[in-house]
Amino acid sequence: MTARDSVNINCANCQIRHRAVCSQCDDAELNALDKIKYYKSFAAGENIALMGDEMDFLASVVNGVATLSQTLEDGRTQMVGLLLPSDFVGRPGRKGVIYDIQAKTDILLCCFRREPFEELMVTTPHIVQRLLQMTLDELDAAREWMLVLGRKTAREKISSFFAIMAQRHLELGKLSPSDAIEFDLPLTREGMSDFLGLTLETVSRQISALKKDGVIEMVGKRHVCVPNLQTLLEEAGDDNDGGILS
Amino acid sequence: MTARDSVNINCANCQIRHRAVCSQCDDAELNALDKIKYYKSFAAGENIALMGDEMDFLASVVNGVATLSQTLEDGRTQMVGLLLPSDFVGRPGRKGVIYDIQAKTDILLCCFRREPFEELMVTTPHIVQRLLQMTLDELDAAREWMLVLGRKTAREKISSFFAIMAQRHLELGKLSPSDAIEFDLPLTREGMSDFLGLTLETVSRQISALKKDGVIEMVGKRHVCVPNLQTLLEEAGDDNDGGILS
DNA sequence: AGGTTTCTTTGACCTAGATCAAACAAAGTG
DNA sequence: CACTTTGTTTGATCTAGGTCAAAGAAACCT
Repeated sequence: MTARDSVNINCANCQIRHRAVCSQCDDAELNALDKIKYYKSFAAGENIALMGDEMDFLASVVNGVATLSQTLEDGRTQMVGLLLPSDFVGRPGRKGVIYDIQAKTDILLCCFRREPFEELMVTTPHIVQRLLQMTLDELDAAREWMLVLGRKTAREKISSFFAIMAQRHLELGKLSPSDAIEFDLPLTREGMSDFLGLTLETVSRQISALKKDGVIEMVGKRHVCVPNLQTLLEEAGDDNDGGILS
Repeated sequence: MTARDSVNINCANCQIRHRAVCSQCDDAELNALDKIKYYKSFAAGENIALMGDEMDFLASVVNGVATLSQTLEDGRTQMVGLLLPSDFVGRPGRKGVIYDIQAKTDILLCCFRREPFEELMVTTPHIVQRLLQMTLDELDAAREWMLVLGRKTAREKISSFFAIMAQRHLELGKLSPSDAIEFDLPLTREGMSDFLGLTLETVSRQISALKKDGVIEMVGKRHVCVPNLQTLLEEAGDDNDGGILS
């Protein structure tokens, strides 16, 4: 992934054109964005930015997965965001980074230079409006996650995480909801434990239990098959179809 | 509080004029808002809206405290937001309410009729821009809270909550950070337990413990005195000065 | 003033998940 | 191909916080 820093994607062909921060822009606005954008890639495991850094760009995730996390002095860490394709990275109006941002897979970012982007936010209402929508969605997702962290059991937490992954996959992949859903986990057991407020041992044990009970099937350690989404949602504690994360 | 539904506050004298969604508006914009606003009050304990309701207004909290919470079928509930003066209530672009919104004290809302407010969001950049800022702040607060819920011990959770209350009070009350800080808890023990992902018994026990250890003093069951904010922040696990909630 | 109701505290006990420990599996390295 | 390194599973034990229970304490009736 290191030799890729000179990619240039035409917005018209971009995979995330209709979901990202630019999705409501007209041609002229897109053109303005195009002038201040550049692409940057990071390898799996690489830090995109650490708490306390200054970030001189804002970005959209084009492909790959990154995480936001916070760590206490004694090393306890909690993941607070999962960044998937089309998600926005960085906070307009604040250079200082307050979370660790780490690539979990190889990842490609469509970066906007901060200064001109923040100017565009003043002059281009479609960008602020879309950013507001996206931020409101993230806030809903964060709140959904607070319920998971505060009140769900370990088994429900794992099921909730798998349900989110499955639903994300559904949305993008256009399967009918009754089909079996398959996807790869973007996180290690430890990554999941940081996300779920558990230990990695508990994550492992609960995955084994869900497997034994036929709620999920595993191929290797990363590939998951969900034969019946409804069953999984019931295990997650809320069989509402919602709960989209990040 | 029932006879108050005809209050009308002049924006110029409004306590939240410089913190709320209207804070960046010029006179003309303020005027436009003024035309579509009305005041509405709720008594402590009253529901402002329940999950599934349609809300035909958006609002700013003028004074008082309200909460957002989610409940699982079996009754487990998690608070996901604490609404204090100047905070915004409701989601632009979506009538359907997805949390229970409840007044915890008598509360006064400055309500904007939804339709014209959403039109103003298109025509009045200062409103969208401010709303974006506020939403980003709420997202940061929610993420801070995810760390509390996912990784902190019961004692640290209580301390974190008290620290937030103390800091909110500091901001508004303009004391020097070295003074003792006093405030009233806006929530019952059960309310705090819903906020913190604990049981009310654990909340009670940990408050007793913090009291015994001299971290806090209590006058009655609701009034708290924090003799030394730094000590409290250390108990909260992160002695960073940040962590402002909501 | 006695009687509800609501909130809080404290005690005794229990359990879900953490911690500690060991073995296994897969992938990369020299 | 032996040899780390990194991730995963499973077992044995421990403990923080949950659950169940009962008794104060305050506010609110009537």
